[in-house]
Amino acid sequence: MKDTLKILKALADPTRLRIISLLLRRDLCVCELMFILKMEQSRISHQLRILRDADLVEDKREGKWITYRVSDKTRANMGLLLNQLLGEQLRESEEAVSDLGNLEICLREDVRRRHSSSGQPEAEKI
Amino acid sequence: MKDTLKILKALADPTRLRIISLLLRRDLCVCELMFILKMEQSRISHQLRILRDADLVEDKREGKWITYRVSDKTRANMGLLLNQLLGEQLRESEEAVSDLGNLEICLREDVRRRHSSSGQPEAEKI
DNA sequence: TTGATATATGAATATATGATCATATATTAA
DNA sequence: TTAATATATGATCATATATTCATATATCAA
Repeated sequence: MKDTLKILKALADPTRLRIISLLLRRDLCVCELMFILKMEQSRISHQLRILRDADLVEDKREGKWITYRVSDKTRANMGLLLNQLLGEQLRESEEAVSDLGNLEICLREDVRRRHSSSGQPEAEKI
Repeated sequence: MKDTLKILKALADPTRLRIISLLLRRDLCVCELMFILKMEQSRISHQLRILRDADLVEDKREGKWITYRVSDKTRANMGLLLNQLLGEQLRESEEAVSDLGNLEICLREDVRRRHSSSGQPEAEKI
């Protein structure tokens, strides 16, 4: 498939838009995305694969975790576009807003390290 | 569906990308798009509906014909983005190139008025 | 080395989407 | 008014896509 089309298809999904929106603000691993989005792991992994296949994001292993980030190429070529799109999304979508709230909690509570511990904090329900 | 998502979904299809690409250069009616794209009428109409529902294009009846154009709002908000995307597309896709050739023929031969006449010119096959 | 954790992936299924066919509507010309 | 033209749309079918479930892989800690 052509690059342009692949990129557009990768963006044309609500879950992936939420993920890209979060990754534009901060690099995140899968378990952090699980915490923020309240979605199960395999679902997020599958969607990340589609974003990666479109060269929108890159992954990097960091110990047990695999951190995803928006690629430099994407920021250079599509940064303005993406921020415009996601600004709209933030105005349109309550989920996008609550994702940002959950991102705050995720960072404050160090979800990555406490992910599977008994004291895991609960994010706000959407 | 949210606007952002609707727009991205509308763009994430090869046929619709070709149509938008053509409409960015010139307003066209359905029979002209049929001539350029070598596709049957109902297929093009269905795709135009999706572009229209996403507010990317507008239609205007002109006698027997219905002319489609990229809306001012779209040009204002997404003109740069679209031109960037379609510049890529032109580099990636042979179809996009031959569409431009067929657009030339379409205009030169006044396809709109001669659409159903016996002397209809043939566009280059893709 | 074993178990726990973090993530990826293949298979199955449900849903969405695109193409086609048949038909409806609107306009013009005869 | 009728026929031809231009376009839209509903129904159907085939294919694509997203989600879920089960399982595989890789890393770390004990």
